[in-house]
Amino acid sequence: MSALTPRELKDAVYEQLARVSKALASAKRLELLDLLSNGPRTVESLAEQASLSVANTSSHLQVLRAARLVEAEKRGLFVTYRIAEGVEGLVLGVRRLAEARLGELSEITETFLASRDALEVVDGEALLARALSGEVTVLDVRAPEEYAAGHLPTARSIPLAELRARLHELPKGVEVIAYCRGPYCVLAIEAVSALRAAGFTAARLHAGPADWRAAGVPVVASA
Amino acid sequence: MSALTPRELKDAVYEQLARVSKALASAKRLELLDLLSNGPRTVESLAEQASLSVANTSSHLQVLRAARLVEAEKRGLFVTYRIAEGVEGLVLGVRRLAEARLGELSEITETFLASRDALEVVDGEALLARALSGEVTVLDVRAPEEYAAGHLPTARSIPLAELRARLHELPKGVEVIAYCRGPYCVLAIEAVSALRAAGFTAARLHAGPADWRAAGVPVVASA
DNA sequence: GGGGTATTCAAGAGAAATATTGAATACTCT
DNA sequence: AGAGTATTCAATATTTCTCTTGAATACCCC
Repeated sequence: MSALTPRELKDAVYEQLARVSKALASAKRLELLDLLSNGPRTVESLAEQASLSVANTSSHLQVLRAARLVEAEKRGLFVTYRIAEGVEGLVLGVRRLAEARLGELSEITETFLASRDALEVVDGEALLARALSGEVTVLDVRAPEEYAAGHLPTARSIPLAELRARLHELPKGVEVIAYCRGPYCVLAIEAVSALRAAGFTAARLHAGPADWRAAGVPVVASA
Repeated sequence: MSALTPRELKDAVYEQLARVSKALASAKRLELLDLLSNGPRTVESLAEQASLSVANTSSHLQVLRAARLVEAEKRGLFVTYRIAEGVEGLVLGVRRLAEARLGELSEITETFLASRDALEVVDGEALLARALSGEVTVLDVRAPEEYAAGHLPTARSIPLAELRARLHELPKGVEVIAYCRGPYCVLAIEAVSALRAAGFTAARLHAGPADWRAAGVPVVASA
C-alpha cells in the first residue's frame, strides 16, 4: 500500500485487465461461454455439449469464475453456472472481430456449408416484422430449457430431436425460419434439411441470443 | 476439405476465435494496444513506453500481427505499427468489463491516487460544450505526434515535459482540464499537480482516445 | 559498396496453462 | 446414518507462453 510508481501502477492495472482476456483465451472457454449465453447450465450438461470431460469442464469454469465472467450457484446436488453481466457482449466482440479480420473463419464455415445444402441466411432486422404478420413461422430448435431461458418473441419451440415427429404442428405452406444457438451451432442447419425434405420452404437464421440482445431485439424469457 | 463433423467445425471455429482472444491475453500486449490507440508508433518507442526490451516488444507485436490486431508498415528504416480497425473497441470492452467486475482494479487506482492529491474527475459529456464556450481550457499533455494523430476538438497541445516552461500560454483565471492517454496514464495527473502549484484551477479528464471514439466524440486528426 | 541502425529471428531457460486420472467433498434421498 | 451422485481437488505429464541473449536481416546514407 506504499506509494506506487507509475510503472508499478501500469503493471498492476494491465495485469488485472489481462485477467479478463486470459480467461477468454481458450477455445473451450469461449465455447462454454457461448453455451451459457443460451441460459444457465450444470457442469455435466456443459461438459457433454462441449465434448469435454466433467473434470476438465469444471476447471475451465473455475478459471472463468476467478475472472468473474461466470457465476456459480449450488442448488441441491447440482451447481448451475450462468454468464455474468456484460460478458456476452465481449464474447460477441471477439467473434465479430475474428469474422471481420480472420479470413480463415469464413473459409471454415464455407467449407462446412458447402458440404451441405446451401442455406439461405436470413437477417434479423426484417424477420420480426414478417413473423408478427404470420408470413413466416419462426422455429426454435434448441433444448426446451434454452427456449425457456430466452427466445425470439414469436418463436415456437420444437427441439431438433422431436422435429420429424412434430412436423404436423407447423402450418403448411408457410415458410419456416429455424434458429438455434448462433452462427456456429448446427442444429438449425439440420432442421432446415429436415424441413425441406418434408416439403417446407425453410431457411436458417444465423444469429443467436447474444446477437439478438446486442441488437436490442426483445428476448422473451420463460415459456 | 472433406466433410467436417459438427464437432470438428466447432473446434476449428472456436480455435479461430481464440486466436483473437489469445492475442489479447497478456498485460504487455494490452498496454501496447492502448499505446497504439494514441496513434501509430515505431517498435522502439513502444518498447520504451512499455518498459520492454526491443526484441520482446517486437515479438509481442508479431503475436498481435498474426492475429490481425495490428498492421505493420515499413517505411525506410523504421517499422510503424498501427492498431487495426475495431480492435480499440474490443480492448475498451475488456477494460470496461474488468472495471465493472474486478474490484481489485479500482482498489489499485484508488491506492495510487490516494498517495497524490485527490483529483476531480471530469466526464466527457459536459466538457465539450464548456470548452467550446471558452469556459475551460482543454489541454493535451501527450507527445506532439499523439496529439497530431487525434485529439479533442478544442484542445491545445503542451507535452508534459514542456508544461512548466509554457504555463504563460494558458489564459489566467480559466479552469484547465488536462487529459492524456486514458484512465491509466499518469501524465495528466502530474500536469494537474503542476497547474495547481502554479495557481490554476485544474482537473483531469479520465477518458482517452479510445473512449472518445467509442462515445462518438469528434476526434480531430493532424495539427 | 560499406558503415550504421532498426527490427527481426533463433535458441534456450523458466513459468504457466491444459488435460488426464483418481481421490475427496458435499449434498440428497431413503 | 448410509448409499449414491455431482462436483471439485490434487498430482502429473505435456504443451504452450514469456523473456533474455546474441546473431542475422533489411534498409538508409555517405
